[in-house]
This record gives sequence, structure tokens and C-alpha cells, in this order.
Amino acid sequence: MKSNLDTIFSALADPTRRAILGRLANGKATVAELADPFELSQPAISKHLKVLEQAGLIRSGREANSRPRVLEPAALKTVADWIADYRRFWDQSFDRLDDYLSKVQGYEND
Amino acid sequence: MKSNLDTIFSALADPTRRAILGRLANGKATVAELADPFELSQPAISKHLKVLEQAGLIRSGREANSRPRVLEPAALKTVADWIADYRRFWDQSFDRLDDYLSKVQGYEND
DNA sequence: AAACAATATATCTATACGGCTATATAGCCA
DNA sequence: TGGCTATATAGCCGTATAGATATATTGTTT
Repeated sequence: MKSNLDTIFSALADPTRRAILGRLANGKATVAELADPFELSQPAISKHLKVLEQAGLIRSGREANSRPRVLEPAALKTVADWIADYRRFWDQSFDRLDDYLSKVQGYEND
Repeated sequence: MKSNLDTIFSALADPTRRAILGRLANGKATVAELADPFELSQPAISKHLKVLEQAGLIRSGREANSRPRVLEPAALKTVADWIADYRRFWDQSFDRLDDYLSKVQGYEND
């Protein structure tokens, strides 16, 4: 069975899909609007949208004739939370916090 | 051509590979050590390691007979930086900061 | 109802991916 | 050198993925 993170990361692994998310960061958009910047066929875009939706990264609405998409932040937060565990490996100030916690709480961290 | 983020995200889309990164967060490990928790064949693990290395998520060393792997934080930071642009969508306090900046700097943000 | 617009689904094709087994390579030790 | 250990590479197979074109669906408009 595939985990959330599996699905989210593989949805994010495609530049077209990341660009779509980027567009949706500016607010809701129809499929046609989302498709416009790309040279791909409309069905190709619909497929990408399906992948994003199944990963929980976007949601579809309904407005008259169209089905506008909006960003769904929760899935991105899932990724941010996962990656936060690694932050200390690149973030100096976080390392210092870590040292501080080690001393104060006697937390082992070799 | 595939971008960095393409390669990194698709490397992260596999649970075995994420588990390997988790293990490497505790420090350097040999291939055998990394393979141990899994029921996969050794070549399968080597393949996963290659994917991680090509994504820049890990590095190989050389120590006598073995080729220990270490975490390479830069690639994870690339992801963290990418996702940071979306942080405002889920982080309340960030939203408040955003409001603050709007007022102070007259920055438009509808 | 008919035509149109927006989007989804079906089907096909080519390529990528993850697993396996078998084998090659490289360093260590007797 | 020969054998052992650690790891990599090759080749194969089944499934998934991204694209295309053709067609279906649903709401709107006349």
C-alpha cells in the first residue's frame, strides 16, 4: 500500500505539476487557465490534476460550467513536517538550539 | 531534461529510500547496515542508494573494504526552500507576519 | 431540443521503475 | 596467488507513468 508521502512526493516530482501548484498559489483557476501555459493536450493536464488531487495537494470546486481548482495546503504541510526532522543537518542556528536542548534537558545527540 | 527538484522528489517518493535517509540521519552507514532492516535483495538496495546519490541526497565514502554512505543535507534544503514559498498557506503565524508586512511596506497581497 | 463549452474518461504507445538472479569488481587476508 | 567480503553492474520481467487522439459527460445557451 502506498503512503501519503509516497503519493505526495511522486506528485511533486513532475515540473508541470509543480508549475500548476505555483499557479494555484495565486488563487483558484479553471482547468483551461491551468492548461494555458503548457504545450500539453487538455487531457494531459486533466491527468496531472487528477494526480495532484489524489495526493491531496489540490481540490476541485464546481462553478457553473467549470471545475475550478484550489490549493490544499495540508498535503504540503505533511512534506514540510517530514523534512523538518532533517533541518538540523543544514541549519546552523537549529544546531545551536539543539546543543542548547542537549545541555538543558540532557538529551543525547551524538 | 530533468531538474534537480524532479530528481529529488522522485527519489523521496519511495518509502525504502526515505527509511534509508532516516537511518543515515543517525550517522554514516555501510550498504550492508542500510540493507539489514529490509527484506530486499542487496542489489535492490544498491539501486536505491544510486537513486539517492544521483539526487544528491547522499554521498559515498570509501573505508577499507566498504563504501559507507552519509547524508547530504543540501538536497533536502533545496526541497525545504521550495516548499517555504507555500508556508503561508498553512501557517497562521506566517499569515500574520504577512499581514504585518502588507501594512508596513504597503505590499499587495490579495 | 440542439449546439456549444468545459472537462473527464478510454485506449493506445513508449519509456521508466522496482524487483529479482547471476555475475563482475575491488580490497583484505592467509 | 587464492579465497573471502563488500558492493556494483547487467539483464530480465511486470507494472506504472506520461503523452497522444478520440470520445463521453455535464452544464449553458439559444
